Amino acid sequence: WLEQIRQWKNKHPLGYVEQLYTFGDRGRHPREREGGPRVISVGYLALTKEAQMAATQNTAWRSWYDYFPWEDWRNSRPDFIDKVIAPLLRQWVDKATSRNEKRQRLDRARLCFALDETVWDEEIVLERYELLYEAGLAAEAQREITGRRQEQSMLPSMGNPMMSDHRRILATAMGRLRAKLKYRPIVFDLMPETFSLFHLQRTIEAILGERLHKQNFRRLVERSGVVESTGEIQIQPRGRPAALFRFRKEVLRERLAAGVRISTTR
Amino acid sequence: WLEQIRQWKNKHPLGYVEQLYTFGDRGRHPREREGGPRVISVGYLALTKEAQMAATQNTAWRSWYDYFPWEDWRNSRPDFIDKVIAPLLRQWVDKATSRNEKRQRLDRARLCFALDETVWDEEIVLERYELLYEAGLAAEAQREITGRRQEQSMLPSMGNPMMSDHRRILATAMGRLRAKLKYRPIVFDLMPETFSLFHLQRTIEAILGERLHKQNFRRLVERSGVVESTGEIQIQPRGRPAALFRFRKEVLRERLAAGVRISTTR
DNA sequence: CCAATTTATGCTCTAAATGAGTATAATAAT
DNA sequence: ATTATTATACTCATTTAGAGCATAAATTGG
Repeated sequence: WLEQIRQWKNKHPLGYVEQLYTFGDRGRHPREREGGPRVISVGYLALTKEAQMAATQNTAWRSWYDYFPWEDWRNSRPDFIDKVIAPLLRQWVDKATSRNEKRQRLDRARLCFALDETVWDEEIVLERYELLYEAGLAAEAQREITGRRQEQSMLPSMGNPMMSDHRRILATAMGRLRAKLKYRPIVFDLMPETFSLFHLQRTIEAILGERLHKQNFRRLVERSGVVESTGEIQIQPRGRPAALFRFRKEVLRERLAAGVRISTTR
Repeated sequence: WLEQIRQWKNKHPLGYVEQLYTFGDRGRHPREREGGPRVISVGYLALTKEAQMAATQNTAWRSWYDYFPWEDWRNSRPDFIDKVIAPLLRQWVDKATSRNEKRQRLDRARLCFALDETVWDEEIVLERYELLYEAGLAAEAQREITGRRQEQSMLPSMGNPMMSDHRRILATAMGRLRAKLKYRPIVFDLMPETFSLFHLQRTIEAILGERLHKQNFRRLVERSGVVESTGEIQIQPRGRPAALFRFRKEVLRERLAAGVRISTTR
């Protein structure tokens, strides 16, 4: 088992690492609910370059949007939000007992999921998950209530569930990464040595879950000086070839802030 | 003892609370160094309104600049940096063994303390403290090396030391608060119900350790809609009376980002 | 009452950044 | 050659940021 971890580490050397959060809620771990000791987990967020392939045994690469389908706005506002989430949340709002609680629930729902013209804030991943959880819509919350592991819910699936509170942990990580991206040059720990600007853009879009304005993106990235041209070009399956760039490691010495505050497209 | 905590809590109801960091370095606690168990501390940051006065027994209000004098740029760039810190850091840079290490040390010193024309970044409080610590300049580091508690150092004092790694914890909190201030309306948890815009400015300046441009500050705060006029005015010891404002609590419902990104004066 | 001082508040001006396009260039496929 | 597709250059209007000037409303000392 230790051997597996070693293999993993060799295949995926870590880039950026930061402590994420310490999860210590009473009763968060199944063992504790069965009378075991309290479990405290200190979560870390680490980035590694795209895998060449093949995860090790018992592991697999997954898109985080499998777990949070509502977070992916790259193609458009997800139907899922208006078709599935919004109606269920409105039910939950109506179930509130006091007038005040009702208003608060409505406010939260609107802010979190950009209902009624509110703008989407891609950073509040955790708040959104917690809202669904509180509303009893996450499978994990169902499990907690019924106590049964494989309880078949009447509700439509709200993304793949995870063990224990792991989805909450993932949500924390996503939010943190989306925020950090904007003021520290950490995307490059996810990129190969050289890349086209468009590749960089696609990576950032994958993280943010939103499309960016291509021309403005180039302008900002080039002007900011975080990358430099390698002089090479990349031949593409079609279209004009793209110039290749590399991360200017000197920026780590020169300044501290150097993220990607970029305009999205609508 | 519990009674004391209760009293404290009654006197100082908490506003904003967030988990800060989990400190778990091996050997961070004196007890452990004496053979005790490993100690892990989960730090929280909480804000409370300015105390009417009088701390409870065994406690006292302290300016955090007592512990980090170099962080206070409100009057001007602190002499302390150029007179005391810079020379010592340059010694430390020269003590590096390899050419590469030397360059890295120099880069860090310059970035952290804004040496040679570099700009001051008020958010990297922790990086600065850690630099001093690594350079052996913090009293806590001396203590660790010599093992003696009250070792009289030959070095000039680098701010008040604290028990164990508590100063590191404080540095973490300061950095976090300074950063958070800019995108969440948390200052108001430090303010009384009503206040003048100048009072608000002074509070923010105290946190950031920098002076702000008064007119631009007002423009931004008023335009942002996080405050509303109470209609009252405040008579001052001298000068024109100031209009009083209160925090518009509705902003918590309306949007999530609402901080103070403000221009400083030079 | 007046002038000087002090603080609050209103307003202007310039430079830079942002958001949204349009236009052109370079490649492969047809 | 034409079309499709992607990369890259450039433009323009609007907003924001940074700095400063001007005026207003109070106090204080003559």
